[in-house]
Parts: sequence; C-alpha cells; structure tokens
Amino acid sequence: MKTTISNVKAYEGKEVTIGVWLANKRSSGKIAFLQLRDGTGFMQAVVAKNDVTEEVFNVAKNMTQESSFYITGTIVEDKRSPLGYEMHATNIEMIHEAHDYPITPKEHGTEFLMDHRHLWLRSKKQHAIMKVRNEIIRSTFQFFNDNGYVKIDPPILTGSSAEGTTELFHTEYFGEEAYLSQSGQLYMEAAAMALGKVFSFGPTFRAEKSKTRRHLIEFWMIEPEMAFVDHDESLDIQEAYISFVVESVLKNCQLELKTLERDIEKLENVKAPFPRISYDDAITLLKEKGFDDIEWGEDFGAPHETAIAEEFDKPVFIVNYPAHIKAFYMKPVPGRPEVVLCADLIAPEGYGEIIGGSQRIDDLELMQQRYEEHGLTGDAYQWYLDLQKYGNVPHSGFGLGLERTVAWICGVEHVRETIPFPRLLNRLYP
RNA sequence: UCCACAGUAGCUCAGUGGUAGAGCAAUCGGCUGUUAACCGAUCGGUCGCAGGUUCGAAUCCUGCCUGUGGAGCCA
Repeated sequence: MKTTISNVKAYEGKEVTIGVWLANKRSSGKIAFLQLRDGTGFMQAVVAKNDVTEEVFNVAKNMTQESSFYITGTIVEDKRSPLGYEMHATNIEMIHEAHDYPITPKEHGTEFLMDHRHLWLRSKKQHAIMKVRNEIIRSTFQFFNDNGYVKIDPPILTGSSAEGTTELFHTEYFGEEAYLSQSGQLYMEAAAMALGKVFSFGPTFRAEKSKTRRHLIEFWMIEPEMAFVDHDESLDIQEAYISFVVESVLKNCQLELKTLERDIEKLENVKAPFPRISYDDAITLLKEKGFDDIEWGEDFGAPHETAIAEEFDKPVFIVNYPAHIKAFYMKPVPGRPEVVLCADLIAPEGYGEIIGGSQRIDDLELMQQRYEEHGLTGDAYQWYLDLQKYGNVPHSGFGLGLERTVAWICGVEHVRETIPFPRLLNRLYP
C-alpha cells in the first residue's frame, strides 16, 4: 500500500510503501536510522540487520544524503518520535543516488544557504515555514470568502502608481513606459464599487534599496476593499481577520510551530479586539519613553514602532497619522484635516507594520485638490477620478504584507525565509 | 545611498609578522535505539582580487569586489 508520511497514523501496525528522500542518516554495525522526508513530512525508518536482506542493509548503511528511494515497512507508534510514529523497514528500492549534497546537517552561513535556496527549501525548518505560509494564505481565502468578499485580481503591469514617492520597476509596454505594480489599491477601489466587498492576493514590486530584515523587492500582499464601510468598521474587520488567521495556524500547524520552536502562548493571546492608540498619543508615549529624535509630523522609524508595540501583548493599531506623511487618497478626519482616517497595525515582538489601511476620499473636489498637490496630471490617473463622479460612497480598505505576517507568526528573524525564492537587493538568483 | 563588521579546505571557523590549522562533510573501518549520533584513519588550500611595506605577509598599508547587520524608504 502506497501512502505518505502525513497519513501514516492510519496505517499503524500495517506495512506500507513511501516514496522518500534521505534527509539524514545514523548507522551502526547492525542497525541504521534513516531520517526520511517525502514532502508531506519527516519520519524515521529503522533498518535492522536481522529484519532485511544483507543487500538491503548495505544499501541503507551506505545511503547518501538526498538520495531518493521507495521504502517499505511496518508503521509503529513510538513516543521518541516528534511525529509519534516510525517505520520498521523491510525493503528499500533505490530511485536515484545523490552525491555531495551541499547542505550538510551542520550549520551554514546565510550567503551559502541563500545561494542554495532551491535546496535549502528541503530542510525541516524551511518546510515548516512554507506550510505555515500556505495555511495563512488558505485561511485568508476562507475568511474573505466566508464573509462575502469576491477575489479580484488587479493588473501587475500598470501605467500609474498608487504612491508617487516609492520607486517603481520600469518596463516597456510596446513602446510605452509601464511599471510593475506596487499596489493594487486603486483598482481594488474600482472593483469594490462594482462588487461591494473584494480582496486581492498577488505580488507587489518595490524598487527600493531597502536592506533590512523586514524588506523584500518582490513580496505578496492581500488587499481587501469594502464599499459602505467606514474606518472604524474596517479596523473591526482587520482584527477579526488577523485573529482568524492566527487561530487557523494554531489549529492546523501544530507540528510546524513546534519545529520552529515558536512560543505558542504569545500567539494564543492574539484575539480581537486589538488595542488602538492615536498617532498623537503614540508621539507622547515615545517622548515619555525617552525618545527625543521624533516630533509630531514625522513618520515612525523601526525603533519607534518596536517601542510602541512593546507596550502591548497583542498587535496594536496606530490611528490617524498626519496627512502629509500618508498617501494622497486617504480621507481627512472630519474637523481635523491635518490628520487622516488611517491605521497601521504593528505586530508584537518587533516584527513591525503588517497592515496599512485607511478610509478613502469620497469627494470629487477634495480628490482633484490632492491631484494638484501631488502633480498627478497624466491620463493614467483620470479613470480613478471617475470613481468620485459616479455614485461614490464611503469606503475603506487595507493591505497586509504576507511575508511580514509569516515572519511574525513563525517567529523567524528575516522575511527572506518566508517566501520560497526571495528577491533582495543584489539577489535575483536562484 | 550612508554607517559598522566580515571574506582562510565543500561547509562553520581558529590563526594578528617566521613551515597553513580544527570540527563537520566526503572516502574506508568499528559499533543494535541513534536524534547536528559517536570512535579511529584517509582526503582536502591561488588565505576575496590588485598593488605596496618587509629578509619574510593569511597577518601591516592603499584601492577595488562580494557578503552580512543596521539606517533611510516602505508592507
């Protein structure tokens, strides 16, 4: 009976065959322990000299790392195994013998591992991170579908940018200048006016020379946009969404979180509602904590965000930033035009901003004024003004950075480990 | 772009002016419960590149390249 490591529980006491790779091996004269992986999980097989032919035992004893083979044996429960089960092997059928696999079971440096990212993905920790990433994506689709959202795919090739300040990747579009999308935002607003509640999931490109553990050149964003939803209602949706994702990972990725040695208690605490602090109060708080390098009107740096997040044991919303440090499409706070109806969600434990969201402008005159202030004169932006002309309504939306969220939930230091093939400054390969 | 640190065996590192080292990997041998297994042996080098100082440079100086951590910018 052919099966996978993920399903061995169902075969306790029975003989099965699994297609596997050799992750690692320990052997002595009459017994060999093969650490197997098959993509679905990791498991140990015990090959005892007395249980197999001499030929099979020699194959097991001399097996090289990452060689592939079919292994047949009986599944037995064993408390020493992280999985709870291991295999007592009876036969091995070689598929391919690997030689000189570069990633040995000892420690390696970042550069070496990044150069071998295509192989590094096979290791236990990277496998666990990819499984958690998948669960975050899966539960995201579930959350929005269950709540009446329609998945909408904004274009990746665009002729306009959502935020003029950010550097864009330039490309050529049959003789016309084009850019790789840095946000689907404006398109999602158009889609929300057509379908009510929408969300996107796709890649985003930023040609910024950022070199920190929180930045990638190419990353994935989830961007929901909701018609007839104001800023406060949007915050309720955001915290419900994050809570649901964390709950899903806790429920469905127990083994992976254990592999990652994640402190589960910190995640179990992530339940709505989340604390909310105004930008004004955040500035006051920072001053009280001894920061003298920030004044009202300036944007927070990473140390500021971390200091604010430290005050809370859950993700925290910082609301109502000064208008001039935020995007042109954000709606001013009524009676206080110097600040806007927006919020950044800061993850705990120093992982920084994972969501940026706002209520959007729903006033043609104000939007035209913003266009003038930001010099958005080209034809590329004219279609967006139509949204103001034809039945505009209060609407809000937000963008979640997938890799930062994966890094936070997994407890890994750097976002480069949270995407299969990271694009970084000076790294386009593999 | 700026600041700091690093580059020596396939990998991780030690060596701070006088013959190039260790552990792991690989190869061979030993061991029936190993968890980065362990024990013995063998193999393994353009000391990032270029120039300079010196009787002598992995080591000191200059320039360059590459990488890492951080800043700014942002999710």
